[in-house]
Amino acid sequence: MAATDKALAGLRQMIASGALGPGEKFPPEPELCDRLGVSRSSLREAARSLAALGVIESRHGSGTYVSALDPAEIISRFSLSVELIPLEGVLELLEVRRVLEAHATAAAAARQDVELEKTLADILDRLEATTDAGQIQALDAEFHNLICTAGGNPTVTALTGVIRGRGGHYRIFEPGADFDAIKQTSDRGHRAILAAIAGRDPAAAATAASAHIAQTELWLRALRPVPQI
Amino acid sequence: MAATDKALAGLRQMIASGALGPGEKFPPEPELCDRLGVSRSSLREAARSLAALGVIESRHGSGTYVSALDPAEIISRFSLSVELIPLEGVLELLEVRRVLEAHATAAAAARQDVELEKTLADILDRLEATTDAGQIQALDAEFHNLICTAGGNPTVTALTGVIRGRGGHYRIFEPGADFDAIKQTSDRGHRAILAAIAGRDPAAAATAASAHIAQTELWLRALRPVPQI
DNA sequence: CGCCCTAAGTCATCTGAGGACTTATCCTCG
DNA sequence: CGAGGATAAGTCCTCAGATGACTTAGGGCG
Repeated sequence: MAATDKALAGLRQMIASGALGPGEKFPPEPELCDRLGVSRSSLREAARSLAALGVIESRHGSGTYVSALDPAEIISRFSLSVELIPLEGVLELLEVRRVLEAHATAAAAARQDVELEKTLADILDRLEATTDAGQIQALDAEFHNLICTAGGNPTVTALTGVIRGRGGHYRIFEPGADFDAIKQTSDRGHRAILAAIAGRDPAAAATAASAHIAQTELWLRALRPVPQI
Repeated sequence: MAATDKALAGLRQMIASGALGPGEKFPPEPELCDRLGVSRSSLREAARSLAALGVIESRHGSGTYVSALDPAEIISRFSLSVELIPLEGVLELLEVRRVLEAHATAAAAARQDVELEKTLADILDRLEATTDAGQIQALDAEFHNLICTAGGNPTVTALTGVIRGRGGHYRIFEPGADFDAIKQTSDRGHRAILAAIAGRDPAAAATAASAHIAQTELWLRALRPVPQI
């Protein structure tokens, strides 16, 4: 087997076998090199691979540690790659977001959290008052993120967050011919979601969330905007 | 900025800016080192990071290339990290699978594909006839994978596949006290899914798929089996 | 008792060298 | 003339050694 692959397999094995649990520290690099039978270069390249995937974490001057192995954290690592996916692929991803977020929004509606509803309403007030693309994106993210969090599954929140972040690189909300129409439709969509949550109607919440995101998909398909990263 | 991070940013930028598209080749390592102002070690570590995420691909003796940047391929890279997630996290992931697979199964039911239905029935015949854990796992994967593929969104297929692969490392189907009961329940669940698809009933298909995966979640919670990787 | 300083431990980076694999080219042979 | 293999150039892979940078713990000083 190639040296780097051997190192990679060895490191993974140490975690998979349970020898090292979340947060625990690996032996120093020279010792790992001896144990795995590879050079430091190869070991470090293998470690970088796992670090990129969020499995381990190297701290300069301190050591190399197993990460928390939390699904949400690991999924958030995907943003590095997801942000490079071209438009065609983003549309596939948006279907995933639509389905997951509809589910999470329904779960949020099933909760009876008055505080959440007030916070969401406040966000929408500010969102409707601004036309700044950056603020729109930030407030939109905050709105959806809060709802997903209320949905109760951090993995879903992370996954939808990564996908939303990718979509955000496309300039939908730029001053242009359709800006006002798009913004108003978006604002109405958000209000519909909030109304369903406030009405404790999970089915309506799922529908509203699904429709809202489907609308985004339509805009992306129609406008095919140029990404800015 | 740290050298490796600088190299990482530089490589990503070359893709994000559109200078290099899917399948295209990077300049040789020495030239990239000059251009990015880092040593070969740092450049290679950065490249390994991106390779782990499925963004680039190094071919020994040939060169380094931008990957296809296909969402399904990128997501399949996650199996390397997902397979190390402990049971607690797997349960969160299974909820994602449940929601997505219900969606895909409904979409598959909306199609009218007699050939698919015959293939699925054949798989279930073989699945019901075996008690070998490895075969059960393989046939189960084939069954669900075919349905997800018919659902039409490769990203969903890849994502559910990664999660299913993780769950498969837990020995649910091992000879034991509950083996027969579990196997029969699982077989009935598969038949219910197939019946809904054959009946072209998307709502029933979604329900059947959801119930089937929810059952798996219950078993994992109850049995808390020991993983084998 | 607290603060600073020191030293040991560890990861980060650079340099230079040789090996291994792929690919294209050219030459030989049929 | 075509096909096959030998050759050479291009490229990534691995190793080794040395130095720098950062973290942490412990001791000394005020």
